[in-house]
Amino acid sequence: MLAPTMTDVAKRAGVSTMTVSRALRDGASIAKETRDRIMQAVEDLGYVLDQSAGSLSSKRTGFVAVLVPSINNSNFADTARGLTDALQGSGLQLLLSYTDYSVENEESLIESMLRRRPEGIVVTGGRHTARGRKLLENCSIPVIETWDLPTAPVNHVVGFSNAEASATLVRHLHAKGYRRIAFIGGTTNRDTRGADRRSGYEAAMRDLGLTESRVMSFGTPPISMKQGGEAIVRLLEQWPDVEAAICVSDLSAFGALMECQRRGWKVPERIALAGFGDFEISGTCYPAITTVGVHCYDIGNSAGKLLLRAIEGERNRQPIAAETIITDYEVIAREST
Amino acid sequence: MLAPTMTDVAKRAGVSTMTVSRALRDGASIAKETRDRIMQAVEDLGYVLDQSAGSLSSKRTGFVAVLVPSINNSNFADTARGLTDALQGSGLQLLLSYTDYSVENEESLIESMLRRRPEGIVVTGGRHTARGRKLLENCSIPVIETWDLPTAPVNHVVGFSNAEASATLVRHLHAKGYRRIAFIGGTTNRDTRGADRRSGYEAAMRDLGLTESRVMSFGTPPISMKQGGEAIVRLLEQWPDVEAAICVSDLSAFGALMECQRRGWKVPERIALAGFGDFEISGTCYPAITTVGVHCYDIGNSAGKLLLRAIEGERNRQPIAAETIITDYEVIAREST
DNA sequence: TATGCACATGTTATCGATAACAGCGTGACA
DNA sequence: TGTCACGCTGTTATCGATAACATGTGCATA
Repeated sequence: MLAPTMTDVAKRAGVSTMTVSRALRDGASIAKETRDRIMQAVEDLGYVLDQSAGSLSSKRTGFVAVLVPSINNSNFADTARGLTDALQGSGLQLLLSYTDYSVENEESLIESMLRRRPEGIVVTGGRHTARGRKLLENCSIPVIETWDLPTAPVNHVVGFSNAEASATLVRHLHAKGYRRIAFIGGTTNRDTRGADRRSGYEAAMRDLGLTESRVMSFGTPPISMKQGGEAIVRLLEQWPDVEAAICVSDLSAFGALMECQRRGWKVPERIALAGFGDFEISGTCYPAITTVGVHCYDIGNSAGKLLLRAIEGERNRQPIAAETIITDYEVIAREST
Repeated sequence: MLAPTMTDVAKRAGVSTMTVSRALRDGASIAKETRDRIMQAVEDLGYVLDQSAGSLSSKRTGFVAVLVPSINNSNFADTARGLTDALQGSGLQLLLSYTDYSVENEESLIESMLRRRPEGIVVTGGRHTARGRKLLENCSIPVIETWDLPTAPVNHVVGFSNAEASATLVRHLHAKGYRRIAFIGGTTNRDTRGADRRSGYEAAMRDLGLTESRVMSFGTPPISMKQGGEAIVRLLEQWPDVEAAICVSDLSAFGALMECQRRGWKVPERIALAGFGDFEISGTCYPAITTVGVHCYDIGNSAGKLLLRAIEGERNRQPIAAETIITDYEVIAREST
């Protein structure tokens, strides 16, 4: 017994499929009586609309593709949530996947997403493979790059400068009197935002005349809590005089903090710690961790709203111009510094 | 300029669309020379296959629908990852969404997922609205309920008994000498797994002859770290003689732990704390939190593998019988108890 | 009474691919 | 030399819906 089609519903209700189609979408002019009869038939048959078929003829799939580096323990889950909320009620559905911080994965995901003919696509960051970028440029749907400020955006952008945010944190620590400030991050540049934060740290240190930068690279990005703990130990072995450490994310900062507690190193007296991202954990833990709040949810939410306008523009054949929305961030000073 | 179609590619390569279609999927018999020519045309035009169209005629969408309560800070992100990994290379794509712990949301999500004609669907838990359940029963694709052991499963199951796992934790604490054991959870039964853990706690307490159960309900599920902190304070106000507290999840246990540290209450001396779920945080924090490891990733991974078999069965018109895979869990004793 | 418009519904063509079958050339084998 | 099988490619029908246009009815207005 095959799943019922619109034709089955139409027969049962004694109307044409077109009328059924109209009844199942709102806004169409249809007699209440007819609609009720159709709805009854739908109910009786347990009919569920086939959108693949619908979108083929209407050329509207109702999909929005979203690529994030990771959905586990990360700010990106918040961004995804912000996006979902923004798209709520628009009839658009998220096609969400994660790249594991790899642009090669991203490339193949972009392609498999585009096969579904989404009406818009949101990616994380401005770095892509050559082919990935080409796919984005040629796909003729609105593209939003998030979480970064690419120098040559494909189309729209919703993000902030990770380097500048990181530099701001350095200046904050400097203002508080810290001088020997270190940076803890992953070993590679896979996580481009992590790399940007490191370079922002280095630039700010130079600008402040603090010539000796101390970068502890440890673990494959995204570095975990545990790796943060191991990194802080190595850091203090290598540079025992360090006064403060900035971690590439709150998770590693938290791992470092816990390791310090375990070893009886007082934070911030022995060493001050700061993170990045304002995860829930850094406000809850004791001592609470100084961090940079980057409004992950808002990045997603703004991207979602922008996408809605952009898609609306495409549908009306009045495409909107490329926009760059720079989102806010701020240092949140807490007990760990 | 519209996106190129297969016809465009076919013309450029001087073949029929059918040949192009064959070239773009593997396994079909096609001359290498022809395939190369087609691939060149694909490259030149920047053609991307339209899968919506393809799945309409092949009746294979390549979608797998997945519904989880939440993807933020939760075990479910790990389950989703396990699923993705299991489906890697199968050509199946995840259609992931979250219900926010609401069966009403779940119902409407099930419907919007089914509109995309997925080849399988994975849901969390065994509780659904009447209509949600009906949709699952009638959709004629493999269904997997996860994270629970429903008494009347719709179809396949991959999960464990949250009540039994919770009871095991109670017995573990009892064996360690704790008697006045409390439970901290959310205020409602929205989170059915949370509710199961509570009832498992209550049953185990009764069985052990510990008649006075102390349940602190606080906050809307899923309760946050912060709420865990507030709950522990209330708990000790109401029952100052409590020796140990089981929290509905590691996140609330962590919040409780940090609040205790902030107030100078020693853990486990003043009060022992245990969580549920074995989040990364509970192994990292200091003192590390005793918890129940529930192998979230494996739940997803097993579900994915089962789904592959089930979908294969459907495609070959040899549906497999309903299976129930019971996943493992174990108490992980750490410093907090 | 004629005109016209709004509303409700039906008809036809089409979206872009794939299934199923057909055709054709080539080589192996009896 | 005839037959058959196989490898490769084309033709036709179709998947299940929706767009665009056509039709028919009723009612208001001149």
